Amino acid sequence: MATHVHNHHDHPAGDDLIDAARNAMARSGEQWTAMRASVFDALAAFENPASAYDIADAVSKSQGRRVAANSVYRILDLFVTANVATRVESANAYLANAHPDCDHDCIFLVCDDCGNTTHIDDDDVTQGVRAAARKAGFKPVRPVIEVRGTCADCA
Amino acid sequence: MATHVHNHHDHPAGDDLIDAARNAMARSGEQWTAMRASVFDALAAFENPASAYDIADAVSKSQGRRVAANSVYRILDLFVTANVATRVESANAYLANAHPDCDHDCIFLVCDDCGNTTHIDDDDVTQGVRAAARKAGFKPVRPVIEVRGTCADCA
DNA sequence: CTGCAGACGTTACAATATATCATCTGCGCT
DNA sequence: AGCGCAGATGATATATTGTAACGTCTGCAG
Repeated sequence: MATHVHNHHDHPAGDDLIDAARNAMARSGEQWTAMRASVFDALAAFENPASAYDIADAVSKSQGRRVAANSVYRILDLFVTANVATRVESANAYLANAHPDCDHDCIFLVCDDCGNTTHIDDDDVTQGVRAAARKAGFKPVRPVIEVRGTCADCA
Repeated sequence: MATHVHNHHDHPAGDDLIDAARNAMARSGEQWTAMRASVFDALAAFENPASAYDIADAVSKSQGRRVAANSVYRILDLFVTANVATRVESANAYLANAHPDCDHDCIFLVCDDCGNTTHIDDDDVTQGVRAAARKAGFKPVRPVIEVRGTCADCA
């Protein structure tokens, strides 16, 4: 009994991840097309945050034809809206979201040495940020919480 | 008795602000040149975060000659290092720092409607962010905490 | 007066992001 | 089948943001 042919270099949870993404897109009223699947595959294959152009290159390679950046941007925007991917603002880059179903505010730890970026959830902290904003009369919609620094490996 | 000739449309603390900036630059071992003063003036004259190109335009106007973006970038980088200005990552733009002397981690509240951006200090929150990072084995250097949403005026 | 260092200028270019309009494809309708 | 629409994608152009490389100027130490 053959397992799946392509498993993305044994990244965690290859096809479960894709299923979760597809479901999240459906919840968001969006289709899961071949192109979107390609973009998601490319995105998920990166360890570190990938720029739209990195992804465009990867998709171009996998499709054997030139895919323009703007197509990728369109799809990434949908992904972000559907919580399937997140944009790392301080890196102008995107990461696949491993858990599109639960919607925490993200905290990213971005290593300035190696670029490795990890995602932590800490609702106490993120609620604290939202509360501080509200206390200032501001209606928070999307907190951007990223920490630049040095990861354990590079320390 | 005349007050200062140019007071930047009565922005808060015009010349005190400049003094504070100059001192902070000195502490950082950097000179306070005419060009840097121009860039700072331009930056401080914006209510909202200003892009390097916005600033380059403003400086060009005030100098009556074309000032290239890369000169502005160089100076903005020094400003950021000296804590005289801060970069708003989610807006690719810069803000003058009203208190270059005290170095809190900043929290910015960026209104998606009007672009107005306010700066709040809440060390409990920012220490919480740093602590969460450390708990994950990460050495925080520069937290980026920005909240996108709606300001009181636009609510 | 010479040489050096720091600041700035000039030019070119790279990287990131968006706008506009064309085309394709599936699908419901007649 | 033929029509027309809507959503997705393609293609092209352009805008915006950010760097690199190197030249010039100026003040100052020797």
